[in-house]
Amino acid sequence: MEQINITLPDGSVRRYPKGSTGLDVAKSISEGLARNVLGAVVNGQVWDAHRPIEEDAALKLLTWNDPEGKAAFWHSSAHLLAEALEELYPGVKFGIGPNIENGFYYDIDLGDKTLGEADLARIEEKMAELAKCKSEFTRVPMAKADAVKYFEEKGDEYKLELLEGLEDGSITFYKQGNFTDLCRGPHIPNTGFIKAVKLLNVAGAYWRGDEKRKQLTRIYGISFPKAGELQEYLKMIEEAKKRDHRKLGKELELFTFSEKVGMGLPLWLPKGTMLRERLEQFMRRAQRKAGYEQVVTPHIGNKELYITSGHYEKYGADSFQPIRTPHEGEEFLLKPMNCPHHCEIYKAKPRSYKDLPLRLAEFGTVYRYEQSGELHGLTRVRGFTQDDAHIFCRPDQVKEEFKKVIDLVLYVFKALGFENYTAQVSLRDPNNKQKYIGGDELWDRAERDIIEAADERGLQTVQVQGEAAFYGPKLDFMVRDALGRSWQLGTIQVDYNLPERFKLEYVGADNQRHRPVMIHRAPFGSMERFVAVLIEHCAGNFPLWLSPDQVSILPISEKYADYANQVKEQLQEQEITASVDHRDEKIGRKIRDAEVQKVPFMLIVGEKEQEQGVVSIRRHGAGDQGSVSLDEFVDRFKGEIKDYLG
RNA sequence: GCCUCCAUAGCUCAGCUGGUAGAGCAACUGACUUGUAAUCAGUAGGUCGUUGGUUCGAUUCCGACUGGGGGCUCCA
Repeated sequence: MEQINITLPDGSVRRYPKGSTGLDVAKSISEGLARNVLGAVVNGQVWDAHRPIEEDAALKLLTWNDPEGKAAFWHSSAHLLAEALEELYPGVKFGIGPNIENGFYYDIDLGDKTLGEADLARIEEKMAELAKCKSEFTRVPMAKADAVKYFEEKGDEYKLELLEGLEDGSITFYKQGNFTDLCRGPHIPNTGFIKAVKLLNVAGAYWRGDEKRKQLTRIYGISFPKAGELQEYLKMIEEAKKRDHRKLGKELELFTFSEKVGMGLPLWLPKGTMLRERLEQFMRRAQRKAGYEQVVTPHIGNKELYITSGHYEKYGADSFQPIRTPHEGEEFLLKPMNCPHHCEIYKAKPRSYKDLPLRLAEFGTVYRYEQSGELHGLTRVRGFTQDDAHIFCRPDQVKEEFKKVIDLVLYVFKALGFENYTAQVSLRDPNNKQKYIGGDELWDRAERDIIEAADERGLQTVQVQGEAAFYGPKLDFMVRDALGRSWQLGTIQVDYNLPERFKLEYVGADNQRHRPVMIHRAPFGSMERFVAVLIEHCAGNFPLWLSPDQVSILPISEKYADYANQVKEQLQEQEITASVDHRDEKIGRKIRDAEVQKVPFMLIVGEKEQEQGVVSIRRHGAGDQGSVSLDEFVDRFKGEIKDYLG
């Protein structure tokens, strides 16, 4: 029989009969490996482990530990879900059913039928039952005409629409048990690998992501090759939920919402406000050092301002509507952006090239209409405060300024311990240039400046085309929340549009008028979203310099209340936020409550402390730290925060 | 905005198949005067999100609305 050479990842070459599969190779290595093989990479392409290899090839076997292995596993789980659905709901039509980052989903059309929790449980059971059949996933190449015929007979218009976009000759079906699906593959060898399935939720999803088209039912699920792994996963989700900023925000009394005030309009409670002010203080200090000047502008602006900026045309209809004055009939908009106001500040007097860069910063509160279904805790709201600034500079200064902003963003992230962020360079879509304002030359230069600036700062970036704002390219910093959802925090954007629209000018060394470039930047993004992500990041255990409550003074009994009050006053003089727990409770109880409230320092004062004029320090999460004089405590405290607040 | 699920005391939740509601914590009062993660006892607190309907009777069943969760679409 004809033999082929298979090269394994370690470089070794083995000979196998022509038509051997990845699975055959695995078996020849070890039975254990064969039991765990989910797919194979053949000459760089991901294949089914059980697809015959007809010629010499480089082969890598995929298991659960490989991302491609997981992908195939979850994709196959989606097919298993579809098989179960077809048995339980004959006539169901299928959209798409891909694997996703954590699990898989399938979009289906059930006609008028809706699915509830009980249905999901039933479907899960059916999937488990079908998995036990160990049905093999069989790959069947199909002529387009036959494929069309198949789905016409089945009456599945969604699959027919998908087929329209496919070329004859490249179409394959996959079958397992009684279920056949249009699919590129690859798949795991058989359904028996899927030992644990959990259907997580149902959701509506527009067909092809188009709001105007029919909404299908999407079933999300996750599956594992071992039952224990599913349990672990579910436990992890539970743990993550404990960090949810909406839960912690309530427990730690940071913020709240009120129906009366309105959805998406956060109310900052005293403790949340304290946290937010400390963040602002930190940012103000960093910006002062970086040459920014602070400004303040009103919450509303004349409609004309936004007509000039172009925001009215682009967002006016889908935004909060203008406020009209009763007599003059003037129209004002809640400001959705601070930049138009800052442009007017720029224009307040003639600017020389020597004045640039001009860096105007403002903690500016803006209001944007967001669709009701989009609102989410503090991460997506209708009124929020940006740590905004606009840098007006000469074109030759863009790159340097950009680098300085990157430094600022990285400094902020480092100070707050954000290590797992991604930096995304958002470029314009080269095939759709008319969507953007500004000439090729400006864009090319700006995009090059951003990429080089990021490179020179050693930033790992991903470049995404078509993600730029219409007025310029940008660099966005994204961070994940407790549940793995990705949010954009910091952003740096180059803008050629507004200087043009507002006719901003400076006089150059040549005594000619020139147009400056604007850089919009917000290291936090918005205070609201940043606080949300920060809460989840540190699970509510804020670093000392940010913590709303810094010190809780706990008298052993009411006999030491006076001494406790003295301590509090002395700390307050040092601008340390302290409170005394005067409740008639035992010390154990006071400690517990302070621990639960995540107060960084507890100072316990009783007879011994009063006599010796000291305090007993207990650190949150770290227990008893011994007694020291109040002066020494203040020194230690200040030493710990001095790098952040000034 | 769309799909779907949910809505009981300040908070976390119980209340089987319809007969106008309960627990723990918090709050308040009193006793205890306390040494490193919950002292004990008592009191008060809810037209069961709002609003229609079915019913002799609705917290419970159905509809609408409001708000929230999950997702889709959107995000200057």
